[in-house]
Amino acid sequence: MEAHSQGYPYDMILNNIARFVDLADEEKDLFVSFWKKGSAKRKEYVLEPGGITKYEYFVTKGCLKVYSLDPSGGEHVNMFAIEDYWTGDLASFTLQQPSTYFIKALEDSEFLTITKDNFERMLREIPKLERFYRILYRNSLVNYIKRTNEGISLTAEERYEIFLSTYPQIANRITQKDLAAYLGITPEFLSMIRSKITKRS
Amino acid sequence: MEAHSQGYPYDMILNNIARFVDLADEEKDLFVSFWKKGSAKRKEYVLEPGGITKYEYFVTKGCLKVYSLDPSGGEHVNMFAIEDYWTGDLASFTLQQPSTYFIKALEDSEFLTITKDNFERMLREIPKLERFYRILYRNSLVNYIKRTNEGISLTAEERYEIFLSTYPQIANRITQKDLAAYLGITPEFLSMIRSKITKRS
DNA sequence: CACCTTTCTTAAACTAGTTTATTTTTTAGG
DNA sequence: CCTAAAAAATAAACTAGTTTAAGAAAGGTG
Repeated sequence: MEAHSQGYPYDMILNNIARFVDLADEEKDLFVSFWKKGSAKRKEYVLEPGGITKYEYFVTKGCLKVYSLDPSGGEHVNMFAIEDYWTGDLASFTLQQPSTYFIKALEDSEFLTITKDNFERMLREIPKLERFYRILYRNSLVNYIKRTNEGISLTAEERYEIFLSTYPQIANRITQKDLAAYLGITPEFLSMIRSKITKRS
Repeated sequence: MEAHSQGYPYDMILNNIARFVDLADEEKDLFVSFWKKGSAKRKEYVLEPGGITKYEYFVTKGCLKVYSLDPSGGEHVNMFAIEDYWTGDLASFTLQQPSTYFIKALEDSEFLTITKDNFERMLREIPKLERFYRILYRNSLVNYIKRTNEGISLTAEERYEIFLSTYPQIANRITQKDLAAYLGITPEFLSMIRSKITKRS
């Protein structure tokens, strides 16, 4: 138990924040007050498209799948959010436009949520957090740029191997079907890739 | 001439900043002191991969092409940066890793540059800018997410039409070849798409 | 304004990844 | 521990986009 501990799940989010900025104890209390606990059972939806996203999420337990459906019903997975990950539909949350994403729990999950009003109030009352979110968004941007480039310039097989080495802790928690939807290919083609790799080694 | 004008190109970058935060006159002077003018003639390289990116860029005139080459030499355009656009290789600049991008002037161009040291000093001395860059990165992230999703779930033809309607002011300044490299297809296939659309209408 | 280079088009053969369908394996949960 | 349902594997026919090549149109520089 560290000094001024808030206990699970608040210590988890505070430790995440502490990577980039130091909050004073009273700022920590204030910070925590803006976030609410939430949870979802396996297979339950955390978010469905159509309406405007109410919350941004910080996952403290479990695994969420963030995805959209294309016009012909195909699933495209944007990210898998496990413990200590920030997620949500940033476009819908930011621009207050209808969401295009589904968020579904792949395991029994717990998370913290914040509304847009509270998010803005929080940044006004704790200006230090502007720096935190500046760095968080910048890092996300760097990752997105990398992923976009991979999608454009690498084969499905290369993208598969990069995923395995980048996210080993996620790879063994999800199905082939969901992984295929993340890689942008069909489960059948992923299956071909896997059997090809197995034969090779 | 507005109050406390710094003249071209500094008014341009200050107006861009003013979209999200208000700087006091002395903050404007300080801000401007961190940026240096740069320029490149048509076809000249602003950045070549291999080394660590020294600068981030704010374009004030002309048009820059930001791109990378895949293992077999194919060009992949990340963005076209015209007047009032921020650009650079954020991954290399941020993580101080070797750059993987080329930046080439498509027209005679002018821009402002900042080093990483100055960028960090600037944020320490003008904390209000944390908010500006938080919003800038968040907006970039929203755009990247949208573009990634388009690349995954739309056909080349759909992506072409979205590009035309989203960036009409860029579309008529670049070649088909560069546009194809942005869309992730060959110039030959873009040519096919165009003739198909022409016949249809 | 004329040449030379670069860009754009057209078309045919080709390939990475999809679609559809059937069978086998794994998994959750009563 | 069993069983229904979901996931994974295999295979053949198919499609979006590539590759190669060769000719037509633009465009910048002497």
